[in-house]
Amino acid sequence: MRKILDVISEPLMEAFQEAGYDAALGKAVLSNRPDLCEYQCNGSMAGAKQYRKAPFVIAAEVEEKLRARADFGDVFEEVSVVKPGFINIKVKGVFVAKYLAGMMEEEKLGVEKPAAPKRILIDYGGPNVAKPLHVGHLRSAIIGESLKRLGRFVGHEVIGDVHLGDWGLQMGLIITELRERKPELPYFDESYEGAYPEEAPFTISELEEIYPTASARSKEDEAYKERAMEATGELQRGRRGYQALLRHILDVSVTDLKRNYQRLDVSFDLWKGESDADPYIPDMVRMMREKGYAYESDGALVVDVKEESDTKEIPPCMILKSDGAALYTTTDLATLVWRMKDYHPDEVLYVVDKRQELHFIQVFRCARKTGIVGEDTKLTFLGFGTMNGRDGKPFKTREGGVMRLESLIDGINEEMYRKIVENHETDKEEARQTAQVVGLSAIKYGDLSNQASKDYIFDTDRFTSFEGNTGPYILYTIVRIKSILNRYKDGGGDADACGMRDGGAATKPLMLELARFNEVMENAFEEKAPHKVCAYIYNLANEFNHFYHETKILGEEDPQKREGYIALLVLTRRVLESCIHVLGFSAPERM
RNA sequence: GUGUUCGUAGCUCAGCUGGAUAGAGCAACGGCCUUCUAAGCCGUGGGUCGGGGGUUCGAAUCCCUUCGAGCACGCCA
Repeated sequence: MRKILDVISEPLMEAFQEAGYDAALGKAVLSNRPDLCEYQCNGSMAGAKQYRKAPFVIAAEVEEKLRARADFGDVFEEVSVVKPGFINIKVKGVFVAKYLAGMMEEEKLGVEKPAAPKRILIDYGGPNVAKPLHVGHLRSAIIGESLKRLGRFVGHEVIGDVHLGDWGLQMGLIITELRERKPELPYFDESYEGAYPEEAPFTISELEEIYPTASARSKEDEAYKERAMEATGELQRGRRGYQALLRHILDVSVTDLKRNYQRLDVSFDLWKGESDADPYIPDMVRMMREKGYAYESDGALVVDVKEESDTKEIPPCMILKSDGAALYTTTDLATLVWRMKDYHPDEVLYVVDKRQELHFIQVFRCARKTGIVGEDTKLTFLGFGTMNGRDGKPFKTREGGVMRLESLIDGINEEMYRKIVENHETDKEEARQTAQVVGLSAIKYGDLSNQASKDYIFDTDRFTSFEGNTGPYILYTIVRIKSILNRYKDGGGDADACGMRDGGAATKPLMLELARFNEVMENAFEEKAPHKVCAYIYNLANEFNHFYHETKILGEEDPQKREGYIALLVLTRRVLESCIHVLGFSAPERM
């Protein structure tokens, strides 16, 4: 379905053309002066110079042509030309009602499938195995999940890949520490040829303790670190026992990670990791050498990636360390090898901490230069900012440590539960469940309502306060609508059978806001900006609550009018629910 | 040092592909519950858009400069 702005722009653009001006000038935009008009067209000012005419004159000519149109009255309620040359527009209520009726008939509420849907692979999450998720992982999960859903909603094929950190020194450290503790395990016996046990020799909580211990020790004990690096090398060279251990570590970790991500309502299509890229490294390196891209520099193997237009010298991309080992650039490149081979994506989108931007610039350039990624595949880096505490510094526990994601979620849910019980007398079990649903909205909306690229302050009190621009406020609005619709149903009404109609001044702002839906969604995806969806539903919720207070809905005597209101509620609810689904949370029945 | 991002109300943030009077929320103050959930609604006060130049009919928005903050800068990921 066409965007309402396009429908309004069409006659305007034709009017510009008829009057002898560039049609493109006739594009209508949302009014920035809602007290004066609903839409406006600023084209006559933009065209003033080009046509050497006063903007006001151009606008007047256009207005005349516009008024002469047969369809003028179908769309426009009021058109006026003011001051320098604004064309101010109000549209007919019936026109908007018809537009909304069209939306209601479509599953995606007017969002059209793109002419050429793209296959997009999103790399987000990025947890490390053997390490618990902490708040640093929150943003990637929330933003990535939202973009995945948004991309799907607007009609693309989107594949989410968690891209586990399961390679490199951290694995060597775990293996080494495990060997210290349980040297008798068969994994460490090189002469062992039998099958290894199916059960992992550790639990997730042991694993979560082993890694930090090993990491700390490696910083003090040089010999220990050497052994860990050696173990890393052996693992990468394919030592059987270590490979088996890696599989155990992965199994145990992934099970735990899935559980944690599920609490966030975040899911991945692929559970690939850095280790999956390893088999592609030798061929990739050979190719880079043979084609002459890679050369030795200070003992390391590098590929130049600087370009003429750089304002700063971009250091070469390091492919192999001087000891011959792979590093994260290597695995990121090799990961692109299999992603291209297995999925041929039109775009690969990385939702990663913005501090890694330089690294990805290098990887992207290297991938292009060496032909790993062709011209028709877009590589996008979406860097997100740091989640800070109220002091403006990176979020920490009260003791100054790294906060586990679980603790953060538990804390929010607990706070939410307390408030729900405080506000209403409810069944304890129901209150617990509601607290989880509302708590998730608080966390996710709190994050997504900020621009991804900026740092933001995670303020538990503010996010759980239920007031103002928060997830809970949005949910509250939905719950209100559900409540009215339920009452209507209880009274024998069929909400889905109600037809949209012009409800006059009381409904106009809400209707105009609803009509923006397809435009907002497509634009939010285009710009990879979930915060625009947040801003939109906040406006929409405000308009609904305003309407709600002005209007008796179920108490409306005129049945036709009442049905029109109900239809409006049905659509508002569908739009809000579509949006929160895209943001990654849902609404409870009551709260 | 070089590069980069940012600086908007007391606080947290929108607005930035140039348009009319710079918007929200929180906090402060004042109203609105015998009526569909008051987790709501309505209103009041609060601003040299860091400073200075420039481009333009018009700049928070674009360019330059300056001050301040964050971040990154070949063998960690």
